[in-house]
Amino acid sequence: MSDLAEKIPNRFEFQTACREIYQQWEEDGCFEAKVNPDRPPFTIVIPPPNVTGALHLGHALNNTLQDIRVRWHRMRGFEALWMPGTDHAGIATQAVVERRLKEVENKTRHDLGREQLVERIWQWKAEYETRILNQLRSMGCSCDWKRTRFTLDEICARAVRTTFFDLFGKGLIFRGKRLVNWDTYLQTAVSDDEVFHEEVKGHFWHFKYPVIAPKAGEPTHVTIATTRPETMLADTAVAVHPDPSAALDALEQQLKDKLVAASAKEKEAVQEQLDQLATRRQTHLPLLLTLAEMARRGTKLMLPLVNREIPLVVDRWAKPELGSGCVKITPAHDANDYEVGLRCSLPMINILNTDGTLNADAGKYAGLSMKKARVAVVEDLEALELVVEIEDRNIELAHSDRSKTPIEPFLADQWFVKMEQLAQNAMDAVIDGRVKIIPERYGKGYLDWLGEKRDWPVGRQLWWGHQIPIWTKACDSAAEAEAELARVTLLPADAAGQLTASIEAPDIVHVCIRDEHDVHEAQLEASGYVRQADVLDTWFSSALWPHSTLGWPDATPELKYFYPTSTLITSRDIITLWVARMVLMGLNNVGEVPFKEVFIHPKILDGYGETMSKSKGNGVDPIDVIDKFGPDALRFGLTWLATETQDVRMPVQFECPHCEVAVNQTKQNRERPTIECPSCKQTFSTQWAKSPADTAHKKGAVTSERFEAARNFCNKLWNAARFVMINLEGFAPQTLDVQQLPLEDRWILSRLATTIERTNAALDGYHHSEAARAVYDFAWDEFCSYYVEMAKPRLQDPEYRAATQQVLAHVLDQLLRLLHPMIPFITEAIWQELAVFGPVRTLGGQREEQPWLMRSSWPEVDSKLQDPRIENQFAKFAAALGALREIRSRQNLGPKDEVTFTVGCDPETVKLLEPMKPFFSALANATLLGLGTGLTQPDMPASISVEGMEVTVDLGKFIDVAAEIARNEKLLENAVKQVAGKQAKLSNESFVSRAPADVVDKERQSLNELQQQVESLTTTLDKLRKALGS
RNA sequence: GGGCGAGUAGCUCAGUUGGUUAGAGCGCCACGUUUACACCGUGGAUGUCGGGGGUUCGAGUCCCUCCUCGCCCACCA
Repeated sequence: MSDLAEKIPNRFEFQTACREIYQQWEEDGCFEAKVNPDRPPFTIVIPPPNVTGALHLGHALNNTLQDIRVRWHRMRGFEALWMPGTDHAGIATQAVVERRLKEVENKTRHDLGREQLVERIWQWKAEYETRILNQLRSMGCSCDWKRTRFTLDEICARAVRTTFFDLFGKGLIFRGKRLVNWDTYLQTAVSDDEVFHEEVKGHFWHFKYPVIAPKAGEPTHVTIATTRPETMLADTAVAVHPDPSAALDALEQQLKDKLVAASAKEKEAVQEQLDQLATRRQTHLPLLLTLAEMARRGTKLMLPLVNREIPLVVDRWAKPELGSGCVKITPAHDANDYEVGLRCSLPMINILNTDGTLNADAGKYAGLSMKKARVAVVEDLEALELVVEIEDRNIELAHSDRSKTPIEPFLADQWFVKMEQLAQNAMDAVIDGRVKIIPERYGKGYLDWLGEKRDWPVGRQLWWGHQIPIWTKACDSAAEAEAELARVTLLPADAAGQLTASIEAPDIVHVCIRDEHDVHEAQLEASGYVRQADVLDTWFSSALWPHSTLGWPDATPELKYFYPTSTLITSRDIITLWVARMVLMGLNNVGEVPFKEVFIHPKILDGYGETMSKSKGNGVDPIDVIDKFGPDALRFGLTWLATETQDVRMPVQFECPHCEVAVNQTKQNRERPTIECPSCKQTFSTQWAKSPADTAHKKGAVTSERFEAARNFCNKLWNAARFVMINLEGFAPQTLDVQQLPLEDRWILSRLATTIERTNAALDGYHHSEAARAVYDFAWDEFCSYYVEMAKPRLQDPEYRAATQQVLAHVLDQLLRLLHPMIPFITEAIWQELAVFGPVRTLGGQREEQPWLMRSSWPEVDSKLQDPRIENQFAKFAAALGALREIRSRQNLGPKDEVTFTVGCDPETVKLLEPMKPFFSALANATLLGLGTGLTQPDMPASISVEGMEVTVDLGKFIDVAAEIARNEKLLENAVKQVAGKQAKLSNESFVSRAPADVVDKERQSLNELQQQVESLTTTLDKLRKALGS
């Protein structure tokens, strides 16, 4: 044996090797992509990770898939660019830094001021950007690092300003008063997408408002109900339905329709609703009719506590079937009431300060928090005996996703992007197939969302982000504003296309400046303009990512060559927020879609089916997985698990740092700061450890056993390579004529060609998991389990040694290439070792002198090597071998116990199996004595029927006769049953006449085999029984 | 309330246009260190394909229906 056996360890030492390999790739420029007209481009822009925190397993999957596609295309001869970068993630990042500031220094952002806070966030960004990029490097991502961008860097900033200026000039950016979700903690508006609902315990208060001058017979009070009593201070009306009777009729009809279609279980509930409705007609309708009449007459109510006269109005928003049938209207603090306010021309009174306290419009409650005001309002109303009833009730309360504090609906000035046309263009791109979404079903959500064409609120009252490039001046009159507009547009900047202005009716002038330009900005500010303090929604800059990173607005060679990008790989939760906006911005700015395909991959869930997150404690840091299993295992494991239809469910374990035992993570222990190892009884800490006592314990990594299979596979590959190299001594490349090779060589070459074909097809269709499985099966079940085993005796035979070496080396070489996109490190490491033996791709293909596997070429499918006859032959051989092994196993024969056997089969199979004789002896220590029909059975037979072959081992002295009889009886019983089944099927006239001929034929053949099986089992049993008797 | 998806072995998942006896990995059981690999090898056991109905010669696969779970969107005075 070669001394290589001692030199090459029997495990891949990934801890040290991967770092080195990666560094060498990088130093050698392997990741860099250049404009190269000789090659087709392939481009992926990374979904820029938020600098909020470190990457988790979801990112690991996302980036693994990108790297697979990039490496695959690079090997296929594309100029492959993977554009890396990170996202400033406006609200999210400012929120974590502010939270941290509060925790550590007990300061708010106002204590620091804008400049200092932003400075702090830049520090945070630097720290996490480094960490994130290092995580990507550790995973092996082949990004072109020299192009790394950040959504807040100068290049992106220029793209943002150019875009904003352009949209402003087209009249697509405007300011308006809108009800926004106000985060009183962060003091900013947040979009609907940044709001989550959580059920909290609350109350449902019923109040009554006095009617001013009711006529005789009319009610003196109107009852309303609310879950937020303090907002009554901002009420500007009470509404009642204009035609409560008709509304109830309509509802009743609706319920009746539903009752007809309802399932038994639903019926009960629907019927109950109908009953309630009937009751309500009695109890509430007369009053509501009166109230509607009063409203039309212009009746006023007295709003208690603030003593403001408010109208009773009619509006369809008031649902006669709910509550009292009347509803208080607070246009400035409720989205629906806002709509009512617009319809009924009601005043809108905002009682909130930006910090969540009440303002002067709240009268004597000014200065109180909403919470305190609520108590005070209820107390005061009780004192006035205006409280009718208080119910306990669970309320779905909107919370800010960023600060986790309750949202207050709030009327504020907001900047919007008009979506009508932009959205339509983005929809068209998907409808006509310029952008293909894979899997297709995700296209629906995209289209539905864009189809609403809701204007996009783009302003955020934050300090971290791209500040809106608008300078505003409030004039004293409309005329003055006109004059100001005329004056501004005469500025030299405007002549240079640097400036554009508009009037917000009636008297406010907005000026937008194209590029950052101190002189223009100073000029404006000197003449009384003030820059908008708001920054842009973070998605505004990410929407430009595919073209801004390539240098837009300049017509750079990169933009021309690499844009539109080839594919975008992301997860489904940002299809609307990000993907849709990239499409519309790409179309607006460049005039072309940003990518041709979008692939949506599954999400990674924990063992309970919950999304992983740091706040739950079930998050997994890819680095922990890499430390334990290696980057290749991380990548292969994720690729293997991420299948088409389901999210990846991944049970998670802590690893005890003392004894390395895996401790299952449960919903309980994942929230604890320390855990006692059930095995070694020592304590280790978790991510929650804060106190010195807790952090004193070693930290337990969080990983998942799901990666073991992938780690094992890498090891298998490593050792197969080790075997090949150990046996490559004296290897001298020569040109082989495949047709002259023995069948096992042609078999493995045929299987290889088929595997390449399957892998290509799978990757083409984004079936990454299928690709992984195809290569895995080939490598393990065919190359290792058969070819390598068969090579062992041949390597000892001088006649075959050279050819065997060559085929081994060739197949290994091709396998490494196929696996490289998925497991780049170990394949590169093996490739480098293999290079010692010179170029090994010698089966007639051109030689390739590449120093790096990652830069070498992707295997070609050589269809001349595909030979179904040989594959069939091998299948027969494998089946017979399996039968032999089964008999050996059940008779408890040791590997050294040699046996003889026969195979009863048709002449065709004889031809197939004849050349395989030596391998039965190599792989099952069994000598083939007879092959064909009419063989004499030994006295002590053990038989198995498989694929039309009767494999019979002469057990001689080895046999446990009783066990064998029992076994055969069971088999016979089964076979007889199946014969009956087949016979029934074949005697079914309709089957025979209606099923396709080949299916019927197959059944006949199958029956035939089964009958033979029954026959031979009977013979065998006879013999065994006789032997037992004697 | 609307939409999408899932339910197949103890666990995590495959299962192409309907067609022999439904597969893989892990786990489990038995045996085993024979020329790479115990992160290994060989063999074995384990399934009412969520329930019910239908179409069909034939259904895990197509249709209807019910149940359970997950996600997204909307709404809740």
